[in-house]
Amino acid sequence: MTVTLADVAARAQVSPATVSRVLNGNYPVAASTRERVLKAVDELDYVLNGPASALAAATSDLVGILVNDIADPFFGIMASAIQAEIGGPGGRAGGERLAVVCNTGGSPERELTYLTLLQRQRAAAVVLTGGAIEDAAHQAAMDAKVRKLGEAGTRVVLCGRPPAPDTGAIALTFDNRGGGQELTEHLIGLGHRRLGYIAGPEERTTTRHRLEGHRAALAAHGIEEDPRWTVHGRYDRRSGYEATLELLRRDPSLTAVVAANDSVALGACAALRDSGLRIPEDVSVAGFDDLPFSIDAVPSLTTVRLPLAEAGARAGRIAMGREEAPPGGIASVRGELMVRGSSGVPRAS
Amino acid sequence: MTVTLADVAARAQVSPATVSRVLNGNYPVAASTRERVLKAVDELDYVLNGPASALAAATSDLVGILVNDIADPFFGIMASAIQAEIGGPGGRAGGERLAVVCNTGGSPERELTYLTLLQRQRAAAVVLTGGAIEDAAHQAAMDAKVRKLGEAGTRVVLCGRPPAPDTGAIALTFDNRGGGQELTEHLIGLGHRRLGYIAGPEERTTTRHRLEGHRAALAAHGIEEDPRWTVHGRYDRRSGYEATLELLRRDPSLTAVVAANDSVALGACAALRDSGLRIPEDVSVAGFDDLPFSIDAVPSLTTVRLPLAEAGARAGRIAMGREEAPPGGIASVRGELMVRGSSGVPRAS
DNA sequence: AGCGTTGCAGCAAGCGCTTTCTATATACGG
DNA sequence: CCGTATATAGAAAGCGCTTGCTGCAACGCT
Repeated sequence: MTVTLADVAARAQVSPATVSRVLNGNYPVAASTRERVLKAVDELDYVLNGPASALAAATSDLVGILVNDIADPFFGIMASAIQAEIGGPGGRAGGERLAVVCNTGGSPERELTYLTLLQRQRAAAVVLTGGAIEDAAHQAAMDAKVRKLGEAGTRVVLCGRPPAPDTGAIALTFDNRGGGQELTEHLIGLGHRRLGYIAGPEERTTTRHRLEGHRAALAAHGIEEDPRWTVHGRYDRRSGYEATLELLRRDPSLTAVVAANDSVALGACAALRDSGLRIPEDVSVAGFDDLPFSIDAVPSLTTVRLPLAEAGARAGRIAMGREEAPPGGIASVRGELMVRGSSGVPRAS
Repeated sequence: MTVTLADVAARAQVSPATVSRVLNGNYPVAASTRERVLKAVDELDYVLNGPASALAAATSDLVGILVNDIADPFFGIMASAIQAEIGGPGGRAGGERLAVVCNTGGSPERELTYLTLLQRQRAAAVVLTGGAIEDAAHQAAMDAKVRKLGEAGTRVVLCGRPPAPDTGAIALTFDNRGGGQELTEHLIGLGHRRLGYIAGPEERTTTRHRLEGHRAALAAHGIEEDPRWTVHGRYDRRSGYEATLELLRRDPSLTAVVAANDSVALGACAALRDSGLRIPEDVSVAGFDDLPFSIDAVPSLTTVRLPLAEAGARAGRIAMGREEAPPGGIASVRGELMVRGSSGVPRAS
């Protein structure tokens, strides 16, 4: 059998209670006793039984991080920052926590199931990252779950996700609308009047907000949008490639393509190049997020930098109760326009 | 208080044992009874207590995935594939498992601590991804942990990691040596004789194997390597940029730069461009891994494709006992040379 | 009719830990 | 010196679930 607390206690000639207290360090134990116990633990190579401990203490040291797509650096970067703050091992003092990231793959059911699993494990905290799915039923279900988690003592933090009112969850949202607007205004400022837009999946808050910002900019400058100028797709390169081809087919006179994110923008660049168009001389391209590879594109990508790591770190700290929640439980995180080589003045038409 | 099994039992007018059996579906229960129980579960919105269940059953539904850097798509892609197979929720039938990915950040201590945490949680399986750290003490500690996990019933699978003999762990290793050799041979075949090499961090198996492959190719063609041609760095773009500048400083006559991975190669491309050199006319560049963005580089990157997703999926299946382990518990996964625009014949010297 | 099967359900004993309460020993003030 | 704080250790009662075993009908066989 595996070594138990009792074995350690026997070896150290103390009661199990004392061993538990030494291990948790939440009760005075004489230095000499502590040493004896620690020695026994070491000698027996004892490893605490997590489930038993969680059961008895009615809390666990698990912290969940939900992401839509773990293969996407957008989420990878946030998850990494969150996890670093959760402490995981290697973090600083305090109870060691197992920060785990769960990949929902963008599926509503998975999202919910993971939340249940986390609830089942009596997670200490949960951080939900990325845009939410805009489906009334699903949102209601999510809100209910979140509320229940909160009631059970699990701290819930939303990072890069719109607030969920009345659920008690702290929200750190990205100002996707503002960023989208700023980006398109930059393009308009350069002289563009015919701008294609490659949006993300339809029922996502991120998609909608970025698109709204784009449209707000157009509206602010009296540019009437042609419905043909918007195409929806996934948040990946492939989708950007195809959507760009489609855009070009619909209206070859476009002088700029705004993409839902950097990966999509890269796909757009590839499609433009393959169509014999130069960037930015013939068509300007803009992305969103400013992921690490964006600067390496040729020409480098004009985009909106989102402070992914910073926001993640903050979310992690809040989840651990090491930083105060923002007033009202909601904070909006702004992006920063990064003007680079992929955007320029439009070609003479 | 939260709802417990007993509450459900009371409501369904059966014993707790019966409820447990309905939930686990591992014991015959009359259909009518089952329905009554399920109804009660639903009405009370009951969620199983994970720790209690794990304690009583002496196993948990946790599966750990250890990665070196979650923000790196190399790991993200593998993790994603593994997780998809583990089932997480959304997967197919069978007990639902919580697949969690743990980010070691490449730190030996974290790696060990996470393993302990997973052991503490009585994880059902653990998948270790990526290169191992070459430090005798650390390796011994890891091996001991892995062995212990195995003894405790946790299935351990190594994915893209060298085998750990006598630990009982199944290993799916990447043929980094072979891939590295093939890549360099391609360059030599094009006529290159002065090749710079940007290696990864010193004490990593992946770094060493790729470098060994490179050197084997040089040796096979009677090319004597100048020690100045090798620079070590991290596995990121920045490091590739700096290393390339250093390489150029040491020997401007180099006609090719082989990078430890694609990110590094991208950095190398940037450095070359910034130095006024054309790719591949002046200097050829090659990467490793074939991450999604590699094809988007301009020119697109010659590299060695590693079947990250496939290997991950297989590792996941093995971890779940849904696929047989390879004979001897070890399988080598080969990479595939992808010749693209970044490599060409060397310039006339 | 008698009796071994079979199919379902319940009993109850833990799983290994935490924690409240109690006990003992030492220290302190008067 | 004694009564009472003050440390420190132990006893024991669970935490909520699983599961081996027992119980009891209904069933089929000879």
